[in-house]
Amino acid sequence: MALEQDTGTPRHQRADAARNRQRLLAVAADVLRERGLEASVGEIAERAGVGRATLFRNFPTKQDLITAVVLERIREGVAEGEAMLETGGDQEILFPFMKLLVGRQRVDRALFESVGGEAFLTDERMRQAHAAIIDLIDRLIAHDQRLGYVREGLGAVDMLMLIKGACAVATSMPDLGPQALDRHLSLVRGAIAPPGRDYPLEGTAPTIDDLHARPVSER
Amino acid sequence: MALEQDTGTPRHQRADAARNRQRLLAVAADVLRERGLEASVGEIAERAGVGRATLFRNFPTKQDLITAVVLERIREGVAEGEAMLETGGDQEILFPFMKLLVGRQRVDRALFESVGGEAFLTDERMRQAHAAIIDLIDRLIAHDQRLGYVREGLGAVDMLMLIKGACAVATSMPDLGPQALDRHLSLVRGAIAPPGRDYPLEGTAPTIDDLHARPVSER
DNA sequence: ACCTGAACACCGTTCAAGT
DNA sequence: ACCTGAACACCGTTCAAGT
Repeated sequence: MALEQDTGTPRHQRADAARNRQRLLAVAADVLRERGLEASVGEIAERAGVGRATLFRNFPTKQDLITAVVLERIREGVAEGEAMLETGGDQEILFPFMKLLVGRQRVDRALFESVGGEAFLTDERMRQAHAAIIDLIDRLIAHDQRLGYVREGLGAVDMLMLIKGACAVATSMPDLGPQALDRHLSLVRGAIAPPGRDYPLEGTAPTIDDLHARPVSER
Repeated sequence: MALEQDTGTPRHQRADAARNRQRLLAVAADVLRERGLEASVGEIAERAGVGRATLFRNFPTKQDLITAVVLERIREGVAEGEAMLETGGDQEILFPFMKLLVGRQRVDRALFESVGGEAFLTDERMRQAHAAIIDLIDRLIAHDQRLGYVREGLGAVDMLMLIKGACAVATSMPDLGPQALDRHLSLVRGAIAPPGRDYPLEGTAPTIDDLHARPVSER
């Protein structure tokens, strides 16, 4: 018996309607990942093979569609964090979890752009997802504090803010490669480390040329 | 004799044209600060008392107008950093400078939203502004390293990324008050501190309710 | 019960016509 | 030399008409 999540789907609907909704979600996930939030609903509807009005029948507003996609990603992230906590034993988990989230957001433009946007404050289901990830991070912090990886006094919202900041760095400076991101994260690690515990900086300091490396043709 | 900065203004132009350009820049700064990048050019033109086409005569594209405003803000920030370096003596400067920039961006939506956007990679004058702030931060780091406030190996671009991240936190979680921002910055401070130097966290950890505190009516 | 193309309001940008 | 309202292409959203 599969765990049925509430996806806002009405109880009884025609098979084609359900199929359309699934296609829309899948296509939207792809298009939003590639193009970010400014992807047009027209393109999504077209690639899903339905009329624009059908899209709006399923998701009353463009923001609702975005929210539905982002909610899936957050659930996946939380699930992965839970798995790390179950199987991780006495290994460090909080920082690797942060790395996982930030690395993923680096290749999913819409995911990051939406974090902290309007929907995060107003949409009820988004608030619940928020609460779930806060709850997970609380346990990750406690786990890593017990092992001496994380400083005392650090809260889950503190950590969420650090993650948010690193995501901004990851997506807004797209010229920086993965190594530059790893270096940045190794720097941020010092913020969550207990006093006296030093983590060396990874790699070398990026230069201004690293910021401007990508030729226009590759945009 | 005033220091005349190149603002892209043609040598000889009619008095009304120069006035229009100035009004547009001033109004755009206000509107962009309040509404962010999605402010409409129509509103800016209207509040400046000119036709929309006049706006586009002065700034061929909306992005050009945004860039002009942001360039002014960056120049101001660099000037303030220089002043801090001249008058600061042996006081810590790098972290207070970061605090200044992030605090300002908190109330200037467009300023932050544009950092790291397209223009930062393509616009030549933006690249120059970038180089100027990198050069300043280089000297701030050297100054603070000499006094033991900042860890070895930290580069100016490292620092710019930390600032960018904190700006994202500041603007994307608008419910958080200034104290929450100060706490976050006190946390980030651990990332730039030399090993062994501990800065206590300011305030208490924010809760999920702090994130969702603002009622819809106040948006 | 659901789908759709056409229509609407809005936006960034351009242009023909004015002075 | 500069200004402007009207026009254009595009977008999110709605609606009347279909099956």
